[in-house]
Amino acid sequence: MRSNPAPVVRARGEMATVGEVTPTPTIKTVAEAAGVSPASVSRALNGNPSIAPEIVERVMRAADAVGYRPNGIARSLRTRTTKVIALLIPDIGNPFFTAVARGVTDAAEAEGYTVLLCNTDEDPEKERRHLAVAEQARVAGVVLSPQGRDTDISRLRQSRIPVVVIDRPLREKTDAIVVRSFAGARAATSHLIDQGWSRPACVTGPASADTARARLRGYRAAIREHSGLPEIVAHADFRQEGATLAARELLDQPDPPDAFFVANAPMALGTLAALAERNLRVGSDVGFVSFDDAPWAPYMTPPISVVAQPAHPLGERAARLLMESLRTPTERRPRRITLSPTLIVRASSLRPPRG
Amino acid sequence: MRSNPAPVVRARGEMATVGEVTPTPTIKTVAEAAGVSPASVSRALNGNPSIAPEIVERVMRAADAVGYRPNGIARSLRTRTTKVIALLIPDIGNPFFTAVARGVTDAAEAEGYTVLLCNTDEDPEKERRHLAVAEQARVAGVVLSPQGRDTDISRLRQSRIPVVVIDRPLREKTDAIVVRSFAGARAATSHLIDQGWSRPACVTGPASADTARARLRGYRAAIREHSGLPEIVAHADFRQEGATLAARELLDQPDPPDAFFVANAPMALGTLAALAERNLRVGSDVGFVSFDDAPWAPYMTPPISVVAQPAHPLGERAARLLMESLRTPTERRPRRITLSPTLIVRASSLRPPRG
DNA sequence: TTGTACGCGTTATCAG
DNA sequence: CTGATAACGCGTACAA
Repeated sequence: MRSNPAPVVRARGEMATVGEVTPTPTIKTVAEAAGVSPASVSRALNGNPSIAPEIVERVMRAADAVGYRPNGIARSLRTRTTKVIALLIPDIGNPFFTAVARGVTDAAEAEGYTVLLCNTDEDPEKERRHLAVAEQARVAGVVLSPQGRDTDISRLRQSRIPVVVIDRPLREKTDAIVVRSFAGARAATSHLIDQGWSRPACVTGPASADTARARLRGYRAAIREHSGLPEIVAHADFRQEGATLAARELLDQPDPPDAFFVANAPMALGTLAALAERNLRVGSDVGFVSFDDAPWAPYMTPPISVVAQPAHPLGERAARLLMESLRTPTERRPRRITLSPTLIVRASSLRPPRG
Repeated sequence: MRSNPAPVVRARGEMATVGEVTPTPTIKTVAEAAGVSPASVSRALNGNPSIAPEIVERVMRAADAVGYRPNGIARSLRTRTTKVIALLIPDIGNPFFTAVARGVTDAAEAEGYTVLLCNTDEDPEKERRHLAVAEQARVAGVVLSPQGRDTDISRLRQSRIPVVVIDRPLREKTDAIVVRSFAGARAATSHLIDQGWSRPACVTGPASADTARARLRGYRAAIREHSGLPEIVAHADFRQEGATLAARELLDQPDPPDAFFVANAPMALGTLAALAERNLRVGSDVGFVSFDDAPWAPYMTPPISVVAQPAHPLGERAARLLMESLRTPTERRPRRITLSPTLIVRASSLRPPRG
C-alpha cells in the first residue's frame, strides 16, 4: 500500500522542501486565518475591551486552529517587562533555603511570575555572575540572600530592577526581610545554660556571613550574662562536613564543651555526626540546640531543640514585597521587615537531673 | 558652599526634565559613544573575528563607560534561542528533588544556562500551566518529572522544545532518565524478609505516579518470592502527613505489620512519626527501609537503611542530555538511560536475634 | 573591515 | 471598533 500523506498547509505558498519544518505560528498567522489584522488579534488575545465580541470569537478559534502560542520574548521586548523573578540563594540543599524557595515560588506563581533559581554557594564570584545574568535577562526583580554585606547591587539599581534582600542585610539601604538571629541565638544559648550545661560551645558559619556573626554574637551575649562561663567558638562553612571537622576539634580540646549551639541545619547534622563518633549521647552527655527547624529534627533521638525561622513565610513575603514594588515604580523608602524566630524546646537541650 | 553637580550626558540632546530617568543604554548608545556603527558594536561584543582590534578596544571602553548591558530579550528574539531550561518537579521540598535540582542547575550553569524552577505538586493542572509558561517563554528545553504517564508534551514537540523526562517515564517515547525502582524496592523488601521480619508492609505513593506503582510492584515481587507472607499495602500522597495517616491505619489493623518499606523520604519521616506515637522502636520492634537517601538518614537512631538514588548525577545527566540535543537539532531516536539505585543497609532494617 | 537596512513577534499609537 | 505603522534592541545579509 502506498502511504497517503496528509495535505499540509504552507504559509506564503512556499514549496515543500525535504526536511522542511512548519514554522511556529505567530500573531500574523492567526490574523490571516481569522481574516483580521494582527493588531486585532493582539487586542482580542489580551482582552482589550474595545473589540467586537464576534471578532474575539473568530480570533480565538483561529488561534487554536493553528496552534498559536504567544511569544513571550517578543512581548517582553515590546512591553519592556518580564514575569520572572530571580532567586539567588547560597544553596538550595540547605532546608532553610529550600523552604524559602518554596515560599518565593508559591507567592510568585500566584501572581503569574516564574522563578529563576541560582545557587551562589557563598561565592562572591558566582553571585556576581548570577546578578549579571539576571540583569541581562531583564528579570522583573531579584530576591537575594547576599554572600556578604557589600554585594554590589548598583547595576540592578541602574537598570531599575528592584531587589529584596533576605536573611542577611546589606550595608546599603534596600528592601530587606531578616530574622532576629541575635535574639534567637541568645535565647537558645540561655536556654542551654538554664538547663545547667556548663560549657556550651557555638559552631557558627563563615565570618563573611552576617547571620553567622549575629548568631555568634547572640551566643556570646548569653554566655556573658552568666559569669564564669567560657566562650568556646568554632567557625565552619555552614555545611555539614565542615561542621563535623569543627566539632571534632572542639571535642579534642582539653576541656571539651558539654553542649552545642549550632548555627544552621546542615551543620547540626555534621555536629551530630562528630558526637556520634565519640559515642556522646545528645540530651544526656551533651546538650544540643540548632538554628533552623528541619523536617527531621522532631524525629531524631532525642528530638532536636531548634530556633525555628519562618522560612516559607519569609520567602512569600519577599516575593510579595518585590511584586508590590513592581506595581509602584515610584521610589519609596526601603522597607525593612524583621521576623522573629521561635525557640522550640524538644529533648536534645534538656539536661537530666544529676545522678 | 554651592553644590557642584556633575555634568550629565544626555542621549539625543534631550532636555533634562524633572524626574526624568536616564534611559538604559543600548547597543546604539555604545555605538555613538564609540563613534562606530551599531553593527560594529554587536560584532565587537560578540567576538566576531572580522573586526579591527582597535575598534574592539574602543567599543569595550565605550560599553562600560556608558554602563551597557546586553539586552537578553532582544537577543533572544533575534536569534530565536534562549539560555534557560525549565525544571518541572513535584516538590522542591522533597530532598530527592532538591538534589536533582542541584544537579540540573550545576550542569546547566556550567554551559551558561539558567534554570526556571516550577513545582507541580503532583497536580496535572499546575503541570499543564507550567508547561504552557515554559513554551511561551521559549525555553531552550525542559526537564520534566511528569505527574502521570500521559502528560501531554505534544505542544512542546511542535514548538521544537526538547524534553528530558526524569524519574518517571512517559507512555510517549522521549528522552528519559529513570532509576530502577522495581529492582530497588524488591531488594529492600527482600532484605527485610531475609532479616526475619515476617509482616513487611509497603507505604507507597499515589497510583498515578509511575514510581509509586513500580516500588509497590517491587515490594510485591519480593513478598511473593517467599510463600506465606501477606501483602500489606497503603497508598499515600508521597508527603509526610499523608504517610503518618497511612501508617496509623496499617498499625491499627488486627494483624499489624512488623516492618515497613516506604517509597520516599518525606513519607519515611511521616511513618517514623506514627511509629513514635505508638512507642514502637525501629530496628527492634519494627524493621524499616525507605527509598531515597536523605541527609538525616544516617543520623537517626538507629540509622535508617535506604535505597539510595543517584539524585544529583541524575539531574546533571538530564541537563546534559538536554543541552546535547540542543546542539544536534537533528531528530535522533529517543535515548533512555536507566540508573541503578543502591541498597544501603544501616541499622533500621536489621533484626536483633530473638530473645 | 565597516555600515546600512531589515526582520525577529509584539504591542501601542494614530488615523479612519 | 479596526487597520496600518512604528518601535522595542539586537544580529546579520548585503553592499560598500
